[in-house]
Amino acid sequence: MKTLRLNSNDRAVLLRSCFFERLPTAASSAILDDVVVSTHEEHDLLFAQGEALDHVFFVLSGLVRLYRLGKDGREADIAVFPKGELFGESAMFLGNRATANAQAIETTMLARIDSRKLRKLAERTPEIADALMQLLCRHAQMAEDCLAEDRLLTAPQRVASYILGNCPDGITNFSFRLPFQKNVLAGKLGLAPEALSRAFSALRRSGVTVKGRVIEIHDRQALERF
Amino acid sequence: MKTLRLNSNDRAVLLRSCFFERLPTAASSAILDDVVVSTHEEHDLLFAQGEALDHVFFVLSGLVRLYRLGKDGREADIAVFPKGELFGESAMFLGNRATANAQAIETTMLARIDSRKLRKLAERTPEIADALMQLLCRHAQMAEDCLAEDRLLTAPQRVASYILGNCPDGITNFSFRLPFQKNVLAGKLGLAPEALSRAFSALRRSGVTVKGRVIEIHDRQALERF
DNA sequence: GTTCTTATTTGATCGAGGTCAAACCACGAT
DNA sequence: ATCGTGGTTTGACCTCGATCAAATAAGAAC
Repeated sequence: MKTLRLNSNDRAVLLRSCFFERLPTAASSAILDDVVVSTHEEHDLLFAQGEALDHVFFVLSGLVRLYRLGKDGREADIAVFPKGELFGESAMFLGNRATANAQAIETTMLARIDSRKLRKLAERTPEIADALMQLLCRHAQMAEDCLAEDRLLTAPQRVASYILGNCPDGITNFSFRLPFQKNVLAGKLGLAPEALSRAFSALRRSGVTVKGRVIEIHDRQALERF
Repeated sequence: MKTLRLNSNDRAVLLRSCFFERLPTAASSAILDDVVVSTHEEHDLLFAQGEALDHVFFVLSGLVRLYRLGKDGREADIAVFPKGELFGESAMFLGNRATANAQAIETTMLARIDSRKLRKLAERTPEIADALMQLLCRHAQMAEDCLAEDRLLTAPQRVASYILGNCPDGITNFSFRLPFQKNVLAGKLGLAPEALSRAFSALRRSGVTVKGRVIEIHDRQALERF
């Protein structure tokens, strides 16, 4: 891991993100004031469950996976964060302890925001507090959505739901490129890679074509019904 | 559903709860100022997924279940809130729309806090904002814990984990009473009632005795190993 | 206590997905 | 173009937990 200062390009990425875009300039500047950037290689561990954690992380580029370890060494993905997302914020309110492991899925650059400082700033700046609450809420929703999908949907249905989540409504014919390896998608959906593969082949009958990372939908209705 | 005013006993319950206890008296009073109490019978629907929701709810007595519906009518529990818990707060940051259904599991009294007002108060009162952030965080953690347990543990392991969560550390011999029907516990753990029953009988071999709602542990170690 | 109703347990069966092994394919390096 | 490595798919098998049906137990109402 190498650390650098925040350059103006990184700064632009930060300011365009969902979290910062609604903040007044002064607030953003205060937060970004002493931010450091770190770079990580594929598979690098960013932090581990139970460890002290006094930063909140922003993904400047790359991809990060949040997961828990079972006693037997098996891993369960909690979330995957692409470029532009903020993560690790919940440790801030839970005694600065990480509740999961985080790993770089590919070469990744992170901006590290001092969490104590952020919390201080939130106290005096309602806009920051509000943005944090929205962030926490979104993350809670993501986890609840996952939980509900795990419990209600079969593997092909979860995959269908993922595809539909990437397809603008009203359109019936659509194609997009997976933002990561199938491997990673499988983890995110709580499936073994083999199960994901079989799910895709089950969806083929409903007009889904898979060529490498490119997914093509020919019949949105059929997917919704699945 | 019948609605009443907040009496002094209810008020005491509220002020002793995890959310309110850290707030300055002035802040609590401001929040509780125009709170109304509603009573609900077993099985009553409190609100439904997608509905407009402009209150945050506090469980004065009884038990509430939060769940999502699948296309086929099956239900997946997201959380169960006993007396003293606050719920429905995430709608406040998501356009005042409920993201799940809520149902009274038994006769229940709720205090209804106006969410717009609460949000306003949070803007001017850092302590309230902070308490809300902690609440959101706890709820996010609950969902993540559930998700990880669902993905990593078998049914008997989940039950063991639930029991251990109710057993103070360091003690090897312990007994407690389930705060709800096995039915409800099954839902909370993402199991069919039959599966819960079988899980209990699997744990019997590790020194767990179940008599009605009373669970008895004779060997904490064995449970932890399970 | 008796009876009725509702929870829980038990048995039997079935299907979704995990796991392991092997085939296959894609893509970067040479 | 060829080779090799690692991602992906396919096949075979097996386990866990869902489901349905039936038997019991536990409460509630009388």
